[in-house]
Amino acid sequence: MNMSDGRPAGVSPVSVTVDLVILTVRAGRLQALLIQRGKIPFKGDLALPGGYVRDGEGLDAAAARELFEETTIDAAHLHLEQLRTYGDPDRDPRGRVFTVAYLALGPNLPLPVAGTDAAEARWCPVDEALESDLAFDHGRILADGVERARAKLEYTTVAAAFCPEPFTVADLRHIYEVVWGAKLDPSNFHRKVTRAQDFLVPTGDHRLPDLGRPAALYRRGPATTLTPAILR
Amino acid sequence: MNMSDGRPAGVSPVSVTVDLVILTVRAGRLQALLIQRGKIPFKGDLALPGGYVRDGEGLDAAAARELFEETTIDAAHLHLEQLRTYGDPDRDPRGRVFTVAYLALGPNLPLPVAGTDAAEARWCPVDEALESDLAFDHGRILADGVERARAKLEYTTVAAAFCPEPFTVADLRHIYEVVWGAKLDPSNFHRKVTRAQDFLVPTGDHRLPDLGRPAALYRRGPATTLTPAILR
DNA sequence: GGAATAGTGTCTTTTAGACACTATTAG
DNA sequence: CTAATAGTGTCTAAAAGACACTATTCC
Repeated sequence: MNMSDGRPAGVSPVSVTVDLVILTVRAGRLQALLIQRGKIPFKGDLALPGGYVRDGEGLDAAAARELFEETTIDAAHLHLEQLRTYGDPDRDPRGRVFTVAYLALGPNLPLPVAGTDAAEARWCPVDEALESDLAFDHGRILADGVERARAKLEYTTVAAAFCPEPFTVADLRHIYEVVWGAKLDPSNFHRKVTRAQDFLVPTGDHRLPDLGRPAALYRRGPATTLTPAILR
Repeated sequence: MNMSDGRPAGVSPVSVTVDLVILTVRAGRLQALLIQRGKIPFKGDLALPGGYVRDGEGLDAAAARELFEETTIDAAHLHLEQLRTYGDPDRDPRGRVFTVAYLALGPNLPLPVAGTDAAEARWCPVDEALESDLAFDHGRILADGVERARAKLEYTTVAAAFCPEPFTVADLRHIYEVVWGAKLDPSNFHRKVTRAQDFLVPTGDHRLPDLGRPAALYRRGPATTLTPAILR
């Protein structure tokens, strides 16, 4: 017994949403953008921003639209990639909802404005968020996003997506240190990132710190992979 | 204007399927399991095996079920991981269908039997499959799966999933050589894989080749990551 | 000058890669 | 013996990590 669009018996229509793990480094900590839900289910709880994929809209487009609605930031200005899809039957009490999670990494972003579904949006340190109970299975999604970000710092150049341009080698090192939660040797780090081909493009300018020698300024280069990798 | 399950206007119910990129090494080539479609759309074309996610069924469970239906192989016996989700609005002419692709890697599997939707199933070398026109966007999904497999050989132990146990170091090396399409130095490869912690567990037995010194036999160890990595 | 940060050099250890060499089998 | 494959040893180059040392700034 088939329906007009070819679904067999035992297969009902479902909903698909896109949820965003938006990470940045603020105040020396890795932080995620979370919203406080304005309606049931989980009303008042913290959750990842997101929403339904609209008719005729692709997944990447839906992620970029939600990102803009929650942060007023154009997706072209930061790193956006698909993370994973979550579809446990009981993950949403309203019905069968599949969520395609996206990971967004960007520099310290302007404080977000309330979006369509967002009663309130705020930055929250990920270690605190992971200890609290997020709505739905968003705790697991956030954990998966953080782990993906940590892993990608090793063998890609995405760390630079966290830095507002232009940035110094020390800025970049602070990103690694905060995301990995570990101190790195400044000398060796400097050698590695400046020798990696097409990772950093010098602007020629320098920035004066409060104290110490001026640091050379860089922009993101065209490389996406990092060879040799910087291992944790 | 909301419906009973919370979908706003402009968001219609959709379908979600699971499609499988099932890879093995046969006859010295990397091969994928493809089906010849028995009904429209794309009737007669080659496609990835897959089907609808059923009511109350999780994604991993749907992937394992489809795998068994197409190959009669229990998912517990091979490597199965989520690959990526595809949701372009026009990827299926029947309507809005999101496909969660899974990647399955296993030893030379028994020839598959025709499944529910499969008029005919067959192993096909991936280089040939990628040159032909697969149904839907399955060419891109297959390419993504192959690239994921190639990348994972570097820093994980999944290559052993391709080998029927017990296996020799040369068996494992052949997997790398076929998947990467490159010759590897037998001496250096031997040192790397036998020194990697918990990658290979010796059985104590040996296997006699047609000609040459007997080779030690191994089973898969508990390690999932490979340190140090074996780079392409 | 002292304190602090940027950046370079140097030394040791680890790993990759090339390849010589030994070990064990069949014929 | 030879042929072929398994496995070890050795050498060189590259890279990691520790850390000494120099450079440039503010105070």
